[in-house]
Amino acid sequence: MNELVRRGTRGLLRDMNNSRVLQIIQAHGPISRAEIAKIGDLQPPTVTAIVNDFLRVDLVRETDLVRDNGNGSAAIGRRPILLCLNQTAAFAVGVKLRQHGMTIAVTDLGGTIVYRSESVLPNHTPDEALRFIADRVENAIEVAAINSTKVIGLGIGMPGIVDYRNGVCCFSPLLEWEGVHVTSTLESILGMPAYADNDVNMLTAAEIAYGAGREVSDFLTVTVGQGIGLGIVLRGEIFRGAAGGAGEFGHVKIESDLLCECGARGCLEAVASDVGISQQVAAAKHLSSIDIIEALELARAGDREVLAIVEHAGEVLGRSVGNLLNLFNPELVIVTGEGTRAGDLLFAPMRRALEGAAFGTLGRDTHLVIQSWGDEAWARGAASIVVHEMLKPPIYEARSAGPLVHLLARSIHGGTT
Amino acid sequence: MNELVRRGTRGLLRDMNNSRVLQIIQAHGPISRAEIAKIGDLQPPTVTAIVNDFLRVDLVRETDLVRDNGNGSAAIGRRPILLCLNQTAAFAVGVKLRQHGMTIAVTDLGGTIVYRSESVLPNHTPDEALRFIADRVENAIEVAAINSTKVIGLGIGMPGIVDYRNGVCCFSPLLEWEGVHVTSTLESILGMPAYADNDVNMLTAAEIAYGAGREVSDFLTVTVGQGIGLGIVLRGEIFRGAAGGAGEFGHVKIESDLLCECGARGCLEAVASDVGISQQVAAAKHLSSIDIIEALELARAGDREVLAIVEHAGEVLGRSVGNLLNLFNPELVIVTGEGTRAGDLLFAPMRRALEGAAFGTLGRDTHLVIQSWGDEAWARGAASIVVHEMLKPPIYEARSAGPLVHLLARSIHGGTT
DNA sequence: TCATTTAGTTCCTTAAGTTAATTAACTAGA
DNA sequence: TCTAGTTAATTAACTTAAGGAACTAAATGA
Repeated sequence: MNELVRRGTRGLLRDMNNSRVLQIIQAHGPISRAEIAKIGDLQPPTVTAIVNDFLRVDLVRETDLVRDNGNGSAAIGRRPILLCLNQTAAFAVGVKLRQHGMTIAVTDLGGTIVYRSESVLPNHTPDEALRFIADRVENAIEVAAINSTKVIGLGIGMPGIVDYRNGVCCFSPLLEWEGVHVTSTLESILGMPAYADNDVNMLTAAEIAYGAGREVSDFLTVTVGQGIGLGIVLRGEIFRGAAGGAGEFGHVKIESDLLCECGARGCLEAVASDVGISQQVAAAKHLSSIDIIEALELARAGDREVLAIVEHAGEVLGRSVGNLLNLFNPELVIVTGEGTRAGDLLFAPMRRALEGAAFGTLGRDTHLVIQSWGDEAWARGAASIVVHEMLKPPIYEARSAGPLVHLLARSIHGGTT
Repeated sequence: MNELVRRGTRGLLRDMNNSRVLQIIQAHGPISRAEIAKIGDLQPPTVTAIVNDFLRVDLVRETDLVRDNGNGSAAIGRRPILLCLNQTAAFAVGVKLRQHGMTIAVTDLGGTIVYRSESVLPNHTPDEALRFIADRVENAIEVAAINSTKVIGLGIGMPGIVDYRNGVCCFSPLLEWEGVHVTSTLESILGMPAYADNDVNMLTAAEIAYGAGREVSDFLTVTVGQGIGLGIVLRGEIFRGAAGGAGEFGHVKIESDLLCECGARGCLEAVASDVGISQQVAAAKHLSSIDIIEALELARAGDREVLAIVEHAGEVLGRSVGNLLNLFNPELVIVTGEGTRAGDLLFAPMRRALEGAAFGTLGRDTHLVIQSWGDEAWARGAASIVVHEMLKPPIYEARSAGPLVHLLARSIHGGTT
C-alpha cells in the first residue's frame, strides 16, 4: 500500500528532528534552544546536540540579541541565547524554462536573489539543451562569486507535465520534450541534487516558503495569465498526483465551444486566461488580434461587449474555483499571475460565482487572496523548492540524500569555513 | 508549516517498523521472515523481534505450509517458516448511519463480517443518538460473542461533512447534525478508539483494504447512487481536506438549471445521480415520480426521450470525472454504487466524454473500473477504517494511541489468550 | 550575599536498529 | 551415509540517538 515511507532506521530519528529543529528556527525567527524544545516537543539535550551540528556548519548562528518581554521589564533567570538561520550559509539555484528562453536565479536560504541572468534557449535536442542549462548554471555560480560547496541544489521549473519524483519531463508541448530525464542528467553534470517540477508548482513553493501560504497547511494557488494553472498544497506538501500531472486546471472542461491551444474544445483556459479573453475580444471586434491590456482598457472604458466577455470569464473562473473548494476544501486560495492586473473587472464576478458554486458554507469559510504579480516570483520559487526539500520532514524515500544531509555530511570532512 | 509530523522519538522507529511488517504480512499472504526483511528492507533480527511481539499477541501465526517453488522442484536450504495474519485475532466494529437507520457490522481483520444488525435510529438529539449507537454496539459485541478485549475500535460513517482528525460531524443535513463531537463521546462510553468519517470514505477504505485499490497508491472512488460522492486516495491515504469536507463531488457545478436537493442549481448530482435521472424522466413523462429501475427499463426498451436523458447524464458524469483526472492524475478510478446497475446505458457515453475531457493522454492512461455493487460494502468499509488505522505508518500525530499500539500494549499485562 | 528562576550542558540510561557469528534445517553429490 | 553448500532464523555484542537527572551558567531581587 504505502511502500514510499522510509523504514524505521536510527538515522531517521535524527533526520526528522534535524528537519524539525531547522524548520522551527526558520519559521520562528530568532529563538532560544529552550523555546525550540517547547515548540518542537523535544528534550533540551536533543536540541542542544542538533543545534551544535548546525552551528558547526554555520547554518545557524547565535545572536547577542537580549531577550525582551515586550513590556520592557526584563525577565528573571538566565537570558536565552537566541538562534537564527544564517541565510547566507547556503545557496540554491533556480531555473525557469520558457519556450525559447530561461531565467536563472541564485538565492540564499531566505529567498533573497543574489544573482540573476537571462539566456536564450537555443533550439536543440533535449540533451543539448540540458548541457547548455548546466553550463549557464555553472557560469551563474561563478559570476555570483559563491563557493560552490555552499550550493545545496538546483530547482528547475518548466511548462508541461513533470514527474517530480523521478525528475522526468513527461510531456511539454512548448519545449517539445517528451520523457526527458532532467534531474539525473543535471545531477551528473553539476554534482548537486536537482529537482524538476511544473512551473506552477515552483510558484506554489514560493508561497509555502515566503508567501501567503506560510502559515497554512492546505491551500491552492491558481495562476491566471497566458494559461491557467493550479498548485495544490496538502499537509504543507505540494501534491503532484500519481505521475506528476496533477493540477491541469486550465484544461478542465466547461460548457463552451471555444477552441483551446491544446486542441480540445471547452477548456477553462480558452475562456478565462489572458489569451482566451483577448481572442474572444478580437473575434467580437472583428480584429485579427488584440493585446490583453488594450482589451482591458476597452472594458474599463465601458465597452459593453468586452465587459460581458470579461465578466463571463470571471464567472466561469469563479465557478471552476468553487468546484475546487468542493473537491479540496482548502483553508486558502491564492490567485496570482499576470492576469491579476484585470482587477475587479475579473474578480468581482469571480467571487460571486465562487460563493454560488461552493457547497454549503465552504465559499464563505475559505480565504481568498488575490496577489499582485511580481516577476521575480518564478525564479525565487524554483530555488525555494530546493530550500523546501531541505526543510521538509524526510519521511518518504528519496532518490538520493537530501540537501540538508549533504550539507551536514560535507563539512564533517571539510571543516567549518 | 508541517507541525503534524510526529517527532523523532525512540518509539517511533518501532511503531513504524511494526506497521511496516504487519502491512507486509497482511498484503503478501503467507510469507517468511526472510522475505519480509527483503521486501521491507529491514534487518533479519529486527523482523524476528517484531514478529515475536505479534506472535505473543496471536496477531500473527506460523503455518506449516511447505515452501513450493511453483515448478514443483523443492528449493535448497532450510525451509522458511511462513507467517500469516490471524484474521480473528482482533475485530473491528463498523457503523453506517443513514437518515433514520443504522447498520452495525462486526468484522475480523480480513474484513469478513462475523455479525451484522440493523436498527432504526430514533429521532433524538445527537447526544441521545450517540448513546443509543453505543448501546447497540455493545449489544452487537455481546451477541456476536466476541471477547471485548479483542475489539480494536469502532469506525462510524455518516452522510455529510466530517472532520476526521477531530472526529466531529461538522454538517449533516440528513441527520440534522452540526458540530457534533462523535468520536470523543463514543470513545468515552465504549473505551475503544473510534473514527468518524464521511460515508463515501468508508467505501474508499474498503477499496484500499480489500478492493481494486489494494495495489494502487493514488486512486479515486466515485459513488453513483442516490447522490454522487468521491473518495480521494493519495499516497495510499484517504485525503479529507483541510476541515474534512473534501470530495463534495456531487455538488460540483455544471451548466444546468436543474434544482438539486441541496438547494443550489446546476449540481452534478441533480443531473447524473439516480434521483436526478428519475426526476428528469418523471418531468419528461409528466409523471409525479418514477422509480429509477422503471426509468432504466424504459431506456432499455428504446424510449428515445429517456435514452437521451441517461446518455446526457453519462456525458456530464464523464466530463466531470475527466476533470478529476486533470486535477488528481490518479492511476485508477473506481466507479461504484447502486447507480452501476445502469450499465453501459450510462457508462458508454461516460467513457467517451471522459476521454474527451482529460488532458493529453491522461484519459487513456488511467484505468477505469466499474464495480458492481455489494450491499455489505458500506459496513465492511466502516470497520476497515479501523483496520486501516492499525496498519498505516504512524507518521502523523494522532489524538490517541492507535489500534495496533493498543493491541500490543494490552497483552503485555494480560497474557496471551 | 544568597535564594530563586530560567537556559543550557554533561553524563548516564535505555530502546531499538546493525552487524557478525551461530544454530537450524534442508539438498545434493561423492 | 557423510559432507559441503545453502538458506532461514536466532543470538550476542555493538552503536546510535533519545530520555532523564543532575549540574553549571547567568540573571533577578530581597
